[in-house]
Amino acid sequence: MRKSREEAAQTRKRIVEAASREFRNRGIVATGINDLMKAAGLTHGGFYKHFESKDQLVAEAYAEAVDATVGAMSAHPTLGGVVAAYLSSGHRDDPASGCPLAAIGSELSRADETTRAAVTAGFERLVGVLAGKSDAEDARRRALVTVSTMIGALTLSRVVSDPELSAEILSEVGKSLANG
Amino acid sequence: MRKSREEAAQTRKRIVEAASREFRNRGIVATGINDLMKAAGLTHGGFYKHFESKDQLVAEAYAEAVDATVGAMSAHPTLGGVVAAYLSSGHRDDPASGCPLAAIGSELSRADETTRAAVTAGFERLVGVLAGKSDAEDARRRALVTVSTMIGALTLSRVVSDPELSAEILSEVGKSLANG
DNA sequence: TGTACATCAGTGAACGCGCGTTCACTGATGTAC
DNA sequence: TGTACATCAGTGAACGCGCGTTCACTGATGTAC
Repeated sequence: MRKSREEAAQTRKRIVEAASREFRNRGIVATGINDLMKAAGLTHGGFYKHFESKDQLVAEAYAEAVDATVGAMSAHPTLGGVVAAYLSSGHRDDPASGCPLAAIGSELSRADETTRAAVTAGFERLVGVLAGKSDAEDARRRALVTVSTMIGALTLSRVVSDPELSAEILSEVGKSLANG
Repeated sequence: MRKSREEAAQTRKRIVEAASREFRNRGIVATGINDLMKAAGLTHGGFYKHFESKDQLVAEAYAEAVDATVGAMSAHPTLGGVVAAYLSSGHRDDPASGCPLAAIGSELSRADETTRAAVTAGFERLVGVLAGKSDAEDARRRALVTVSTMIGALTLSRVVSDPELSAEILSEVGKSLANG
């Protein structure tokens, strides 16, 4: 049954990626080891050959998610482009591959110290990307506000059950950030 | 063992209040019936004499929390006062008695339909309070942005592990909302 | 107003279930000679 | 290069535990006469 080093590394990566998606989709506490090992095409028993604990995986899965988010943001040349993509219905309807701060924000505040350190670093990177796209003197402050507003608006657009209100939040906040 | 109608009503209220605090403190999924019945000074078995399910309690507990939040917001005469109170370190450090959208926002998007309807109604009330404190033509749009920004910033201030960064988020976003 | 009976709030044991984690086992891979 | 042995990725059963929910029971409260 033993796999080659290369295969094992790929397996580990597959688990982290599956976890990253599952946590954003269903929440951290609500996602079991069994769920995500199944999502990675394995049985649950092998989990501890790759990770010491669920907490360790949470930290790595968060880091994976934030890498993708930072990459997607950086790909847009303008700040307006970043905002439009972030506050899109596509992003809203696909939390599994979107920003982890919006998908599991309130759960992350109860995560262990290692994860919260990863969250802090990831947040700073998001702020850095946005500040880098601004010409303003107080670029960092503006970036802090923009990130807060985008994360809040996306979270709210997912939480309300009225589709029109959800669309209104995205479009009105998007317009406001584009003009501000 | 039977209690009077009045006592029973008080007990029910005590359970809702305890749940409201516990859910905001520890998260919905992570809080068990046993935990919150203990917090209300009871044993777990009696829970179903008052509620049909945990889901039903979640909806009621959310409504209780949003009532308190709307009340606290309304008490401030100016929009600046609301923002300052919302983005305070006191609010950040006491999620149990604070805004439920910031404390359990990402979990609420996975709640059942009844709860999400309560969330939607509560959100509209918050927006209404803020819009009512503005003189601007586009008061509703501004309120949508302000609510999104406040909820995002408070969530982020709780999620980062660096205390200085947390304080920076609150103060910089607070300043920006006061001037905008 | 007093008495007899029905109601039901609250208790604590028990239900099946899924959780995170451990473990004996398998057999292909990696290593030493 | 070939062979013998150690390693270890992955499986599936099992661990103790706490979950949401149910239930028989208790005894004070509420109701009917």
